[in-house]
Amino acid sequence: MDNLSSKQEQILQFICDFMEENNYPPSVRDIQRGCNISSTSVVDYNMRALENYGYINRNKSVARGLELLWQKEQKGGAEQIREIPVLGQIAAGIPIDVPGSDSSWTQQAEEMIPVSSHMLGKFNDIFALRVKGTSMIEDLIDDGDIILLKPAKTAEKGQKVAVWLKDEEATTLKRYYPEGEYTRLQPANKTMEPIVTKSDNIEIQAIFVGSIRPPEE
Amino acid sequence: MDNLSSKQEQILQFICDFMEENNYPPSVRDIQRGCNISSTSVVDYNMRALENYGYINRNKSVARGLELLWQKEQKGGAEQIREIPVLGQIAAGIPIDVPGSDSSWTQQAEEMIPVSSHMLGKFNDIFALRVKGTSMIEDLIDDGDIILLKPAKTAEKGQKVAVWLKDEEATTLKRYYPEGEYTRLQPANKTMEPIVTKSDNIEIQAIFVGSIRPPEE
DNA sequence: TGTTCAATAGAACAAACGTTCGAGGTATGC
DNA sequence: GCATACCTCGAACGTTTGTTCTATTGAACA
Repeated sequence: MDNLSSKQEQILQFICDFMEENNYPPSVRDIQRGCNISSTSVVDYNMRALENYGYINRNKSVARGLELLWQKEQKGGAEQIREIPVLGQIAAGIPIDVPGSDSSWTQQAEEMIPVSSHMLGKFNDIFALRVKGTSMIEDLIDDGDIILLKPAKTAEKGQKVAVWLKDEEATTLKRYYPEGEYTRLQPANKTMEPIVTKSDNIEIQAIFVGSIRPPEE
Repeated sequence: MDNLSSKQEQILQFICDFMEENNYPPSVRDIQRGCNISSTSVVDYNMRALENYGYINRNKSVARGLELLWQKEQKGGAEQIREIPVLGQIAAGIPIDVPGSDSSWTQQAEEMIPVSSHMLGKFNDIFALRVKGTSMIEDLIDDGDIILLKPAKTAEKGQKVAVWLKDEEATTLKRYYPEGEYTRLQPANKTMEPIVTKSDNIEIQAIFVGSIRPPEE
């Protein structure tokens, strides 16, 4: 796929530079001048090739109807920056619906935080919550921290999970210890007692995968 | 500055939507159709107003030579993404030079992590280090965490600082307790003893401002 | 030598496009 | 009433622009 002639590469580079500078795509004749090409048809010829290779998108007979597709690839590449929605708070008893595969849940987000791809690993449906309270302090999760969560229906024993308590109609972040008929939700804070409730009263919503602590002061 | 007619606001919104969808600016006639305006001259009239108010930039007689200026404000505004260099490790005894106002220290970075501006606050010279060891575990800083630091020469009592130990030729992250001739560097870990050394043996390099924890698994 | 094929050249066309112009419309103030 | 300012309308002009057409070049190949 990298069989681009030097001219095609030059054109691609020029389009990129031009758009960065002008915020609108170059015309065929802009490219002609910018790359010292003698004829517009040569530009058209090479643009056609770039289009076939999938580097650009051309909206026929629309002036400057040009789209750079590799930018999208770049955004999907290694040094990716992903916008993660902060959907609300947790452990303060406020009910929070967890995003499913459905609907436009990003609209519910109170804010979006950019996170580098290496924070996300292989997951691609991470969301975030702001922690309220210190019940997980011994697991290094403090009040005000932002935690990253992966949606899940089940969890391993001992994992930190966001669970929905049906009767209480609240979501909380705790360590998960299923013990047959009852399930123990263990805070990581010696001053707090675990929550023990019937196993069918809880609904695992997400598993903790990482945290971000806003700066002090 | 907000004295835009509903038509002008509609046009501005349409331009924004159009660019988001097509990645190139709309033509006058695109706007005309999109906003149900009867004449191109009406579009021109209102665009002229938008240009005067500073909302857009028009490159005369260039097809779709249109620029949204408020986007630039947005890019430089609240929801900015900044690339922070991770310069190395700390608390493992490895000497680390802290970036000064000089030189191109970003080249030393082993990687760059994107951080949203709300993590940085007012600071603009933040850098990052990867924590090695658990000496600050009680301050919720674990092995492997990435911490954000602000370069500084002095610190308040009790602050978490990265200090350079001249004799030992090592950098370490500890709480800072100046006590006259001697200075105590207190780990946040009961199993570890504080470092007490002569005050002129230490050199404060940076103050802790926040942390980021990579995901588990 | 002839053929083929990718690339180039220059000209030309039709559509798209920014802009202008004159005329009209509709308020507000006098 | 008149004047003024603001906006709208439709048409037109001249340029920009995407695209096409034909001819040419030069290298590769048989």
